Amino acid sequence: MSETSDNEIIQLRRQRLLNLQAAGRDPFAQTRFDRSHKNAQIIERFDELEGQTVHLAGRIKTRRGQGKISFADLHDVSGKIQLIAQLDRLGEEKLGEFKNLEAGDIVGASGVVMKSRSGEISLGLSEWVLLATSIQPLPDKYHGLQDVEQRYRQRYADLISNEEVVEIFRKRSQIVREMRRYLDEREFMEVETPMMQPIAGGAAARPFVTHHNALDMELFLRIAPELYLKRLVVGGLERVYEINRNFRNEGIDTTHNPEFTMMELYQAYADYHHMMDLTEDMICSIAQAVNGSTLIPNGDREIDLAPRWRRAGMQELVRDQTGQELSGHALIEAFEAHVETTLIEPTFVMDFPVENSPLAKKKADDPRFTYRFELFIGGAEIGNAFSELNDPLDQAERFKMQMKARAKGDDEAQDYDDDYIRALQFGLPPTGGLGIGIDRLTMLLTGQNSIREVIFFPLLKPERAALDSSALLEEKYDLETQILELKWAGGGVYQYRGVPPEVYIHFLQSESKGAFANAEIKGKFAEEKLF
RNA sequence: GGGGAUGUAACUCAAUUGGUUAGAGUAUCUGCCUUUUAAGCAGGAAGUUGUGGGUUCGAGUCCCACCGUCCCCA
Repeated sequence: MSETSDNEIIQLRRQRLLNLQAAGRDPFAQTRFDRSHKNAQIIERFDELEGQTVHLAGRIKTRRGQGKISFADLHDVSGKIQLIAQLDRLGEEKLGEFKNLEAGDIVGASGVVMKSRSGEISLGLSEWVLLATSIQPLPDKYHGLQDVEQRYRQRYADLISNEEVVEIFRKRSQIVREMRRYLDEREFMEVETPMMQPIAGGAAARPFVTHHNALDMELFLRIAPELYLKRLVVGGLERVYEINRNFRNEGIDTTHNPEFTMMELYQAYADYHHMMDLTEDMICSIAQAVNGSTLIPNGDREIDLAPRWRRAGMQELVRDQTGQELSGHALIEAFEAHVETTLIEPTFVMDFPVENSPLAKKKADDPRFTYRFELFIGGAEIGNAFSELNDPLDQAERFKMQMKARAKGDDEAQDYDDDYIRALQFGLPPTGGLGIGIDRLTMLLTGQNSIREVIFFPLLKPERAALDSSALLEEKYDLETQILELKWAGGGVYQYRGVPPEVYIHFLQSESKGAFANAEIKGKFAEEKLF
């Protein structure tokens, strides 16, 4: 945003700041402010604090003027308190200065704890200091910031003006805290494993690729921590967990962001039945801690997370829904197509086909299936777990199967990981593993239906592209093939076949190439979008 | 990948199915007001209707392309 495009409000506020600085009263010269209380404490401990002088700090969000008395709401992280500025107490000059404060300014305020005539606990202002001025005007004080795109791009403005958004992120933080506490109490050790991996294993997904200059090697941002965590269990750390980011180079929608947060845990000497018990108990206890209830809203109804959750085989669920007795890839496809979204009440879907579970142990009584489950709540996948495959010979075979799938074009198939096989050759005890998507769990427990509502800064296209979207950046023409290639500022690259040289010459001579391309080339020649 | 919706002042929204100079509230500016709390009253300023084309006597509205965002489906 250039300075010349700033509106009147911004120009006035910038000028106000320049004036303050010129007068030797630069708010940004302040380095600290010593608060005596937070706003909420004044409300909670009013009886004890009434009449005392306190020092508070925060952002002024609204002001209500009156000739000789003026009110403002000061918000800090704990809540809001009303400031009262009146002529009697401050004198004319300082009252005037108070009225020059803008909604959005950050101030340190000193005064006496009191009640207004209408009974609201307030601060009778005696002194204040500007700690930062706001140059941008605040969004609508009543409706807040509604524009979804702007809410995500300018999350700071969203958080300033929409308290319910702050609440969601507070809950997210609380969910993670409760999860850590739950696991710590059960002697799980929190660990950190590589986010940059030479082989992107542990899940079926396309990775982001990066490059390490000094080692001159390709690295992948991890799609899962799984194989590293199990190496630690081999090493004797019987219970480990990690809460951190995974990265998957795939599409973006209401349940997918390219980077997302996953909790993975591994417990030696446990199987996937233990993992079901743990999952159920942990999620219930988190729901209780965060919401004070196991009931969560879902559309126009409620889901009760209270135990005990349904446990059903994938094959059985598909049979119930479609009447078909399937296995292998057909079973998975039928499950995804017909069953997933019907699983509203918490359901452990057990026994996945071996084909898409290369890290899970085969069932003893039917090796076409594995000891694996996924947890579905509200029609969405929340977790994934198995009795871990710990037979190095079988694991090597599974990796080979994956390599074959990859050779056939499955670009989500996993790579062969030699070192992981070597680790298993040292002996991995029977182990249960579990992954829970923190973003999805947060969506569930806060009643949000888009993952972008629970991630502070979800990935969006950069906004600069919108500035000059229709400008033509570059063109390439091949006289022999008569192919014209156009690259637009917005990022699109198009190829047109059979464009005669005369047309290309007219194009070059035209006043606006973009306009000419729109009028005389688009739709008149065979078009192919390259990017 | 396919489909639908949407983009108007800094913010929240209008604009009679294509018709005069694009309106209102908030915020801002100028006055008035010593208990307001979405404060109130009076007045003022503020717009390249996402971008570029097209159709038309006339386009915020219809058509095409591009850009962004949201939703649904695969």
